[in-house]
Amino acid sequence: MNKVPPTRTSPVTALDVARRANVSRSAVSRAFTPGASVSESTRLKILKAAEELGYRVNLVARGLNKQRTDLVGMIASRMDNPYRAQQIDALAKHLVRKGFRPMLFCIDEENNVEQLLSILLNYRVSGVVITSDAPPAEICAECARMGVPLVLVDRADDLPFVDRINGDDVKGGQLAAEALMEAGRQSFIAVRQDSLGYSGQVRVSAFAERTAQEGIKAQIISVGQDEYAGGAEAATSVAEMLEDNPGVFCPSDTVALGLVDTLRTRYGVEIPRQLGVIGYDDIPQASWNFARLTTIRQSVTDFARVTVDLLCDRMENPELAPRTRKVDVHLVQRDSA
Amino acid sequence: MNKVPPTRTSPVTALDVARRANVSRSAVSRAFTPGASVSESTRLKILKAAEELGYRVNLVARGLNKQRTDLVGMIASRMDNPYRAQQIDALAKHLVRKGFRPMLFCIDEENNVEQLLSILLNYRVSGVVITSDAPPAEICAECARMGVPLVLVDRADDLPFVDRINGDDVKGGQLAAEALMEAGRQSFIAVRQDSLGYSGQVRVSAFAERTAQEGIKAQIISVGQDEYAGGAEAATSVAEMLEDNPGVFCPSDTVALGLVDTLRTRYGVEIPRQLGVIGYDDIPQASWNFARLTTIRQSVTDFARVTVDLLCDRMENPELAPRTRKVDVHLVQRDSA
DNA sequence: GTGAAAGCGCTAACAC
DNA sequence: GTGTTAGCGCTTTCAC
Repeated sequence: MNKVPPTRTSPVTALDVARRANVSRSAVSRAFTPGASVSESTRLKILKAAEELGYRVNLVARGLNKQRTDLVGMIASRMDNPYRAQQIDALAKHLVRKGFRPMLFCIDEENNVEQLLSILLNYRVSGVVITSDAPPAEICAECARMGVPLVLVDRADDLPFVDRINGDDVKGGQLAAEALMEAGRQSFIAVRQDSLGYSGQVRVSAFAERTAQEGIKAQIISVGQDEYAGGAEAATSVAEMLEDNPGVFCPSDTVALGLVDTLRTRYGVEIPRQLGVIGYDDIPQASWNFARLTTIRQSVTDFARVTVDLLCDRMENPELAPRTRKVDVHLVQRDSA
Repeated sequence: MNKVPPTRTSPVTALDVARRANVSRSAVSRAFTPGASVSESTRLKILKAAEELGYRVNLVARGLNKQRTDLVGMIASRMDNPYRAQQIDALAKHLVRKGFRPMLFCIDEENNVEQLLSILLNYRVSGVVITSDAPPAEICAECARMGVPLVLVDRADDLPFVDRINGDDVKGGQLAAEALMEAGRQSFIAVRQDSLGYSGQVRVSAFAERTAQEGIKAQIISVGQDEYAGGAEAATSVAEMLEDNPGVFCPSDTVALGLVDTLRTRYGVEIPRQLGVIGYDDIPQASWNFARLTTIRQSVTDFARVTVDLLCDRMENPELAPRTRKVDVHLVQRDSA
C-alpha cells in the first residue's frame, strides 16, 4: 500500500506558472482573483498550467500583501461543556462559509486570554471571538487601535470598543419562572453556579424577579465549580424542601441534569410529581430519557450567524459604536416541569 | 464606560522601531528572535522602543519569509460527540504549548475534508491533524509532496504517506469481553454503530474474537447513525434477550448511555442485575448517576501528546516511513457491569 | 555584534 | 486585457 514517498517538489510559485503559460505573473494573480479582468482564454491557459504544475496560491503571501488574512481567532474555554462545544462547532462552520479561517485557542492554566489574544493579533487576524472570560480592557483597546474587531459572547456589558452577543437571558429566566408557575409550583428555587459567569447571574436574577412579581421570593442555592457536580450538590438541599412543591431553575442543563439525576437515584424523588426542574441551553443530553428535561433553548446557529455579522459589519466600518445583539430564546417543554 | 475609540494608528513596523532605537531593522528582527546574536544593551533599547511604539512582530510576514507559519490545521467532525470535543480541546491546548497555532475546520454538508485540507495547504500550514473521515489518497500525496505532515486519528491503515494514531482498540475490545466474562455474563452482544467508523469496527471485532476464544459467539446488533438514538434502538432487541444474562459491549459511551437509559426507563430493566453494559471512551457523562457506566478509557491528553510528537518528528525528518502509534486503554470499573 | 541588501510570493497601481 | 514596477514586513546571508 505504501508507495515510495513522492519526491518533495520545490514549491511552485506564480512565476513558474506564468512562464509555463507564457504570461506575466500578474496575469496569474488575476486568474486566481475572483472578478479580476482576465480574458477567459488566458485564464483557462493559466489554470491549465497551474494544474499541471500543482500550483496553489500562497495565502500567507497574499495575506501579507493585502494586509488581511481572513483568519479569525476563537478563544474558548470549557469545551467539556457540550453547549460550548456546539457553539464553537457552529461558529467554525459559519466562519468558513463566509470565507474566513477559524483559529481555535483554548484557555488553560498556562495560557490566559490576554496571551492568546496577543498571539492572534500578531497574526493580523481579521477578527476575534471570545467565548471565555473577557480580556483586560487595555488589550481590547489595542484591538481597536489595530482595527481588529472583537466579539464577546455571553459577557457583561462593561468593556469599551467591543461588540457583544448574548442570549436573551432575562427572557430566559422569566420563561423558566412562568413555566414553573403555570405548572402549579408553590415555591421557587434557583441554583447559582459560578462557572456560568455573567449569563448565569442574569438568568437567575430575572427568574427571581419574575417570581417576586407574583409575590413569591425565590430561594437561591449556591454551588461549586463543576456543573454536574454542582447540580448533585444542590440535590441535598432541594431534597429537604420537597413539601413546598418547588420549582427549580438551573441556569445550565448540565447543572439541571446533575440535580435531576441525583435527586432520583440518591433520594428516590419523582420528577415532575414532587418537583419541577428547568434547565438552560437544550444540550443534546437534555432530551435523554432519564431526565427529559424541560429547558430554555438558544440556537447555536443563530449565535454563529449574528456573531459573524457583527464581525463583518465592523470590518467594513471600524468606527461603528459598540453594539450588543441579543439572540432569542424559547421554552422547550419536556417532562421535568 | 465607553471612552472614545482610540484613533487607529497606522501599523508600526520593524523599521519604525529601528529608527526610534537608532539601529538597523535587522537588529530589531534579531531582538525578537530567540537566540539571535544581539548585545543585551541594544536588545533592551530596541525592546523599549518597541514597547513605546506598540510594535508587534507580524507573524504573517515572518511566515512568508521563513516558509513556515507554525499554523497547524485540525479537521474535525461531530463535535457534538463529547469525546471528540475533548480531543480537540486537548489537542488545541497541546499544540499551543508546543508553539503551534491551531486552526479548526469542521466538516459539514458544504465542506468536505478535501476542500478544507486544500485551504489549509494554501496557508502553508506546518501540519494537519484529521479526526474526521480520511481524505482521498491523492491529496495525502500532495501533502507529502509539499512537506506537510498529516496525522490521522482513529482511522484505518490504508493511506500512504501519513502517520496515524489510534487507541488500542483491540485491547479495548478484549478488556470489555473479559470484564463481562468475569462478571459472570453468559451471553454476549456487541452493538455496531456505523458513525464510529474504523475504530468501532475494530473494537467490536476484537470483542467478538475474545468471546469466541471462550467458545461463545457474540451477537452483533447493528443500529442507525445517531449515537444515543442508536443505543435506544438497540434496547428493543436487547430487552428480548435478557434471559441469557447478557453482557453488552457498545463501542462508544454515548451509544451505551442510550442503551442503558432506554432499557431502564422504557423496559424497567435493572442494571447490572439483569445484564451488564460496557461503553468506550469514558466521557464525562459516563460517570453520571443514572448510568455509572463501566467503560474503556483512553486519555485525550495522551492522544494530544503523541499526535504532536508525530507531527514534530516528521517536520524534522520528512523522509520518515509512515508510522502508526497506539495509545493505551484501560478499564474503568463502575456499576453497569 | 551590527548594518546593507536581497528576497519570501503575492497584489495593486500604473502604463500601454 | 496585459505587462511592468513597486512594495507588503520580515529574516538572512554577507561583509565589516
